Amino acid sequence: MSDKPKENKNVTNERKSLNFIHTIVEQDLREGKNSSRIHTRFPPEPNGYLHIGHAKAIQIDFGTAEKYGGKCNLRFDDTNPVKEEVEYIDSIKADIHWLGYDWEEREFYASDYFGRLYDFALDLIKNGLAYVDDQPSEIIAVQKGTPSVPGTVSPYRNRSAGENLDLFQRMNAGEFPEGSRVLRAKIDMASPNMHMRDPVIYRIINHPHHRTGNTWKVYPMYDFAHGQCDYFEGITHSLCTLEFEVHRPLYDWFIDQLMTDEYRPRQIEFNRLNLTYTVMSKRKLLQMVRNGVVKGWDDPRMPTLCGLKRRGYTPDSIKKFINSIGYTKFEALNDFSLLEFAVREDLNKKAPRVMAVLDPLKVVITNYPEGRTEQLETINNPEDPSMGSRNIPFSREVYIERSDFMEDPPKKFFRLGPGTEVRLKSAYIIKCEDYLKDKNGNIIELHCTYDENSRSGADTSGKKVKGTLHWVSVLHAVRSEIRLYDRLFMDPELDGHKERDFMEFINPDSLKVIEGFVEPGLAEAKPFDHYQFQRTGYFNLDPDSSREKLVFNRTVPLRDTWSKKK
RNA sequence: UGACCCGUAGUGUAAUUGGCAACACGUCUGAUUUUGGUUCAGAAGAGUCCAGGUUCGAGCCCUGGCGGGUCAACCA
Repeated sequence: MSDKPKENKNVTNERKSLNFIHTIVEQDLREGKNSSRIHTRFPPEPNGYLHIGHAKAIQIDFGTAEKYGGKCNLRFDDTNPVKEEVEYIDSIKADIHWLGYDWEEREFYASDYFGRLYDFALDLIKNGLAYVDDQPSEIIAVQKGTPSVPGTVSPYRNRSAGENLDLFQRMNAGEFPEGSRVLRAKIDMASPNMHMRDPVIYRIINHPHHRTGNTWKVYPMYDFAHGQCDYFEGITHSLCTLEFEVHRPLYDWFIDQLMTDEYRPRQIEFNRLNLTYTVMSKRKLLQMVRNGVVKGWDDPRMPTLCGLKRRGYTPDSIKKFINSIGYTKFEALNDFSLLEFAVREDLNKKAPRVMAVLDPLKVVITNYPEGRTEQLETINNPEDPSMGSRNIPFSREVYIERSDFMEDPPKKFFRLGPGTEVRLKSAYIIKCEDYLKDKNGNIIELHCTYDENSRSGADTSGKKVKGTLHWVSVLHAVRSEIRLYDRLFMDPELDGHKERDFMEFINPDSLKVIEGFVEPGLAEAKPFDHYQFQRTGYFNLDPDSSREKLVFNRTVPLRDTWSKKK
């Protein structure tokens, strides 16, 4: 026993580097801001499906709350009834749950606060901080100026509070047509920040809202809703992406008008997720769905969460990937291989190994008794002994991968060639004695002999072979559809081509459908079950599968150092 | 031409109060292996956008450039 001072665990923890957001959060915690509460929110607009970029936001929102013992609200940002629909709400909730996060009873909507927002607008008017503008949007746009030229003042800017109040209330009563009038905050038409040049905060929309029906004729703009909702909910840290950076002064301006005590929410912006060979904007994803480039939002080639799920990505792999790329203020372009690394790493631990032959070549083991079938034991996952083992049937004829035989193999080819020996995984060592070709010179069948003393686990042959092949018994094989996916686009940096449409870069071979053979046990697979098809890649069962036909998706191929050498 | 943000190996992130530029992916070796997977060992690759300044000492601070991004929806 030594009484030498041991390292303090907390100090060790502090040594870990934090991302800049958590650095700020910890600073705020130390300073006792907002009574040392941490409360975040994830604010999706219900107008589309969530993609992996949203997962990055979800992870910092829910993850920060989790890490610091706070809460995270789910708040649908539904301020525009024309663009938003109920149907998206359920899919968004399902995707967040799939990732493993929960908002408990705190499911909110910006529309929950329409009344308070309206009252706040009334207050601004009374305080001379908002006015009704009768000009059409084109004129208002012109008066806004440009980033380098200050704006000019609206002729309606100095209406009396009484007149503004009257007009705004009548706007909401439906007395005026859409587009005829807006409510603007009275801030500074000469501000270098365009968002401060008397931003529009309310517009007239004659469209039923999915939650409030026809109660309202005026709807708040994003800038007039978001920060205020944060305030109403007691949010402490409002995390969003970089493009909202210029909105922050406006966010703060409204909070300034709202504050009654020490509490105030703070907006912090981080970089959005960009991936090579991938488009992320809702608009472009929608275009691909509409044009039939993909089969739907959950097409396994899509970067949507439902697409990634169907492709075979796990929530853990996505979280791991997001953690590895971090949160900064630098607009980065992340290499797709990082995402692939993350799934492989996760699935390597979780996915049972199975036999599946994608491009079959028949092998007849000429000295194996006809009509005989053996059950051979094989391990389910060498990375995890607790996953146990199972039996697979072996017989006189098996399929192997066509690429595992070469008539004239190069020197370091460890597979089958005329006269060479190889082990069939979990079975016997076989030797290629002969091969048959069709008229066109294609190899159609191999004749091999096996060494009956070489059975796996009971090998007394003393032979050593370099190669081990996967196989499946012809008699017992289950024919399956296998969908091989490749990247959707052929260019790594799609946004780098300003003058060209992203659709020009679509990869015509992003989906290849083949028929292969899998071991019989796979008939029991359930949709979304993950497997490693030994030596070829990670696959999962697609929900298109039926009792009659199994359909597998290739999540990602195994790392392959051999093919690279060639 | 305006305001704001950002510039660290090929990619993405680190680097205590200024103190030998580190990690992951990728790439390349080699070992092990009944998956050419996994695992293990190792290598190459930046001198931190540029130029000044402060300092004993700067990736960190200051000034000026250069480069990239964002902002001119009654979208979010």
